[in-house]
Amino acid sequence: MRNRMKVARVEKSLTQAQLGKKVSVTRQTISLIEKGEYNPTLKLCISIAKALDRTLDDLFWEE
Amino acid sequence: MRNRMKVARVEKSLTQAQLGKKVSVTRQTISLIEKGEYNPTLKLCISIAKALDRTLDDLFWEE
DNA sequence: ACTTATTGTAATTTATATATTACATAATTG
DNA sequence: CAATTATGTAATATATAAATTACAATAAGT
Repeated sequence: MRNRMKVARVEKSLTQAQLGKKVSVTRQTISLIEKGEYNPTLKLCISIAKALDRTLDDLFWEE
Repeated sequence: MRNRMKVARVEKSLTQAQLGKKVSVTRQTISLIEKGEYNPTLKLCISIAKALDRTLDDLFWEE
């Protein structure tokens, strides 16, 4: 989960703060989700996926 | 989200209580997620998807 | 119709996701 | 190098996910 979200964000040339603003959370929240230290809610995951033009599976599904 | 999770659960012939037990939450939590009245965490969504042999996108992604 | 299993749902409590404030340390860029 | 910009992270506070208890209602079986 961690790396793919970060890669997708960087591919869109967004900083953590910019992505946070797009999905209405703080940059700290984005940082911790990327590092795998937060367990985000489904709604937030969906918002992030849409903001990065990816699906849930693209960013958060493994195996 | 709501209908697809319910359909997948019924296809596996599981009651809400049985699915809840598999993923370590109460049947009420399953019920409310199916009805779209809960905003579950990513980890729970992943557990549910695995328990139902589906992916996140199968159950929770729209559009 | 009666009984039991399954689901809906409300009220309250508990656990945890997220915000806030703050400071530190990379990383960029001039 | 100096100065921003971006990121990591800790402590505390707040919002909300999920548990618990309880009761109602519907479905399904006998």
